[in-house]
Amino acid sequence: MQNLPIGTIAARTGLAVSAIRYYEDEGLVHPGRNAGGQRRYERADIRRLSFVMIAQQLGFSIAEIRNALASLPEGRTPTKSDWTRLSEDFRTQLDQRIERLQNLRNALDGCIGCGCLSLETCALYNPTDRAAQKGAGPRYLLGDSSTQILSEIEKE
Amino acid sequence: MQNLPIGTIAARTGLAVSAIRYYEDEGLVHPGRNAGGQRRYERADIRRLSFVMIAQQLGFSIAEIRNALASLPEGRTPTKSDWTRLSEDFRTQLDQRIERLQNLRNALDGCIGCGCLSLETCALYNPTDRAAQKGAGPRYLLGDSSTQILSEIEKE
DNA sequence: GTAATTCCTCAAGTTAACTTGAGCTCAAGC
DNA sequence: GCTTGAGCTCAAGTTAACTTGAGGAATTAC
Repeated sequence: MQNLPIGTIAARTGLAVSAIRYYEDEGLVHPGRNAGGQRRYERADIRRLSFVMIAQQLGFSIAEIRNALASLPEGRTPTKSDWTRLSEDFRTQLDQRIERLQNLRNALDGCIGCGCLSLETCALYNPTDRAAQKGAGPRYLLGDSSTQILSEIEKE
Repeated sequence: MQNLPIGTIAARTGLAVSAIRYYEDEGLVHPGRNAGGQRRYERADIRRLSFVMIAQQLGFSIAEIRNALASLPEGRTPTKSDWTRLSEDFRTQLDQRIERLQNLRNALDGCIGCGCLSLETCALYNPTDRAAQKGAGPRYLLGDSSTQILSEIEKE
C-alpha cells in the first residue's frame, strides 16, 4: 500500500512513466523514495493520477489541476469527503464550461447558423438587452479576450 | 472590397498581424497580393477569421478548423447557405462536446463526487447497463483513449 | 550471483500555435 | 520626393505538456 514502483502506477493508470515523473515535477504527486532512491507510490496516488487524467480530458491545464488537488491532504490518504470537496469545486468549473459552450452554440444557431453574421441584431453581438447597455458598452458571449471578434462580425 | 491590407484585418478582427500570416501558412486564409507583393484581403476574410477565432475559443484545433473551412468556396465570397452548411457541421461537433462534458459531469457527481471511486457500481465505470455488456466489455465515458483510467479507478 | 529488467537523472527534442527580431521593401502623407 | 509607418521574409524563440536518449544504478528472476 505504500510501496508501488512507478512502472506499476504506469500500468494501472495507463500513463507513461515519463508522464508520471513529469507530473511529479509539476507538483501533482509526491511519491516517497525507497532505500535505493526509487519512487514508491501509494494506492491513493492512482486515484490522484486518475483525477489528473480526467481533468485533462475536460480541458483543464496542469496548473488548474494542481490548484484543485491542493485541497487534498498530502500527509494522509484522502477521505471521501476530501474528494467530495474537491469535486464540488471542479463541478462548478465544469458547469461554467458547459454553460459557455451552450451559450455559444445557441448564438451560433441564431447568427452564423442563419448566415446573418453582418446584422446589427446578431445574437453574438448582443446576447442580452441591447438598449440596457449604454455607458459600459456591450457585453459579449466569448469573454473579454474576444470582445473584438464580435464587434467586428457586426461591422461586416 | 478586394484590397484590405493586413493591418486593417488585424485591427478589425483583433488578431495579431503575425497570427494572420500564420493562419495563411496554415491554409486558413488565402489572400491575394498587390503589385508590390503585399497581402490584400477581402471583407469576407474578416468573417472567415472571426470564425477561426470562435472555433479556437471552443477548443477546436487549427487542423479541425481548416477542415471545417474546407466546405467554404475559395473562388467566390461565401453565401449564407455556405455558412449555414459549415455551421451545421460545426454545431454537430459542438453538441457532441457539450454532451460529453455533461456526461462527465453527471458521472463525476455520482462517482468522484460521492467519494465512491472504488465501487464496482461506479457510474464512471459503467454509465449504462452493465448487465447488457458481455462480450465487448464495458464502454466508458471518456472515450477509447481513456479506457484505462476508468477501469483502474474501479480496481482501486 | 549474474543477467535482464526496471528505475534514476538530466539534457534535449517535439507539437501546437504563435511571437519576436533582423534586415529590407512599399506606400502614404505633406 | 522623401520620411515614416506598414509590410515582407525567414529564422529563431516561447509555452505547455510531454517524450526520447544517454549513461548509470537498483531490483528481480532464475
